[in-house]
Amino acid sequence: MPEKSHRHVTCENCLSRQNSLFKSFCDEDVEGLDSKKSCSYYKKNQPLFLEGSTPRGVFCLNSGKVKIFARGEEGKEQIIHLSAGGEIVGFRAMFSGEPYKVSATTLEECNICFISKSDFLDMVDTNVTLRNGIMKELSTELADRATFITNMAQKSVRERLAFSLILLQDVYKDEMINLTREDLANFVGTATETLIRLLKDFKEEKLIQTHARKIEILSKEGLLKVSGA
Amino acid sequence: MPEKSHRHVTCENCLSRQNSLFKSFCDEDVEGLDSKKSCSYYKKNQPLFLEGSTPRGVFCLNSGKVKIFARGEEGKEQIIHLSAGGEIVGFRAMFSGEPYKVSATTLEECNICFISKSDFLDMVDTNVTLRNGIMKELSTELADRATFITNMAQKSVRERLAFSLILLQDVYKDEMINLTREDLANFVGTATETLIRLLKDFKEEKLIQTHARKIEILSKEGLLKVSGA
DNA sequence: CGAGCGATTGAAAAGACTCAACCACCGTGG
DNA sequence: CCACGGTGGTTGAGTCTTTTCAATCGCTCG
Repeated sequence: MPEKSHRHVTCENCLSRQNSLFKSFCDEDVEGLDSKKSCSYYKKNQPLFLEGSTPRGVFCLNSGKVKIFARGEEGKEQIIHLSAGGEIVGFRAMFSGEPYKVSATTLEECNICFISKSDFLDMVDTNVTLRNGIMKELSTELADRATFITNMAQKSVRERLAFSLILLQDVYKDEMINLTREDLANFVGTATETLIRLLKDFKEEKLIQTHARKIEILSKEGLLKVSGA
Repeated sequence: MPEKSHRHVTCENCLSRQNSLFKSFCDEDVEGLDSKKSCSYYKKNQPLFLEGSTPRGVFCLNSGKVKIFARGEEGKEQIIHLSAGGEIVGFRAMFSGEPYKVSATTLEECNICFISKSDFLDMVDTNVTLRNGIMKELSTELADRATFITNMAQKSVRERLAFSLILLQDVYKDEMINLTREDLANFVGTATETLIRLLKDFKEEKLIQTHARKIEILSKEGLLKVSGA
């Protein structure tokens, strides 16, 4: 379970809120939000929620990154999405009326706020802008996943890796991509060994450089070309 | 473009409405719906909309089946979803504010009603039940696609085919699955030749039987076992 | 210092794809 | 009525990608 927050964040000052679904909140709404949320500190590799459990609310990422994944038959993880600061995690489950179909786990130390299901649904009911933002978000993600499925079905592992690195760079912004080889493989949808061999190829082709586990992209254009996109 | 309807359907009597998002409509709402919709007959293989074009409204399937697909780099189709009677097609694009990311084409003769974007959005704004139904639908599909991605990434083609046949049987209800081998391959995410070979294997294993192109499932349990689900 | 995890490499096997050819069926036009 | 062309279905052979299994290495942590 999450430990006590080592730094309390107020929604008003929350930098991550600027690029979240709450960005359009007026001062009054922000105050209400602030009074309802609880703020927690998460260590690396702590779960926010697990597949099969009952959704109780949403998680608002202040800092840190979280992986969203499903498990296949043999328990192998398939990473569906990586969330970074400002994203609200787990809101789909607020509407489905079903247990979580995916799990969420921190990849780094995180500060994450929690808003209960009833508080969240109240906000959605009363705040049209929030609601429209959510419907838009749901629709956009649905389209993204159609593309994801198509890539998975039609692209080679090499192409998918190139494309994934580009996507991940967007998540990591100005930092370097920093994932275990296994997580990266589970995002690309391949075996860890295959992933490592392809990373080596990319290094030899001067597309990337590795610093221990961190990956630096040297040629986004080159990767785009490889990805066939 | 669609031809004139050969059979005008009123929403009130529409059997498909019973299992659609409009099922909870009161008489008054149904009347409003009926006055706004236009009804069209579609021949086999006619497009409802194409990837990249601008969404103008939603399509309500009275009868017939429609495939929703994306195209990969080399133009190969990836079928994301098959819609049957009662389903509303294309409503995600009403909220995303972007051009279609997928295409939709009839697989058989269809009777399909059209509701303009503004009329549809008006209904969503004013009808809470409809809105909640839509949010639930969006959330459920998002979860379904996470499973789809996981299957695509981790299962063999043989496993995916077994699983796909079970899914398709639900779409085709008491009828036999009736798709071109190519469409089936594009749903499973494989090459047509591979698909045909696997169908042959399944026939030899007494899991299915084919009647020309139609596929009859002899052992759902057997397929489930093969699918590893 | 030893255990253990994550990263890496090698070799062999399996799965799937591509290419090429052929067949079967169907509707058309001569 | 029949030859023709086209589409969809099927089969075979060869190739390539990717996986699997096994082993090694480096590093951190207790």
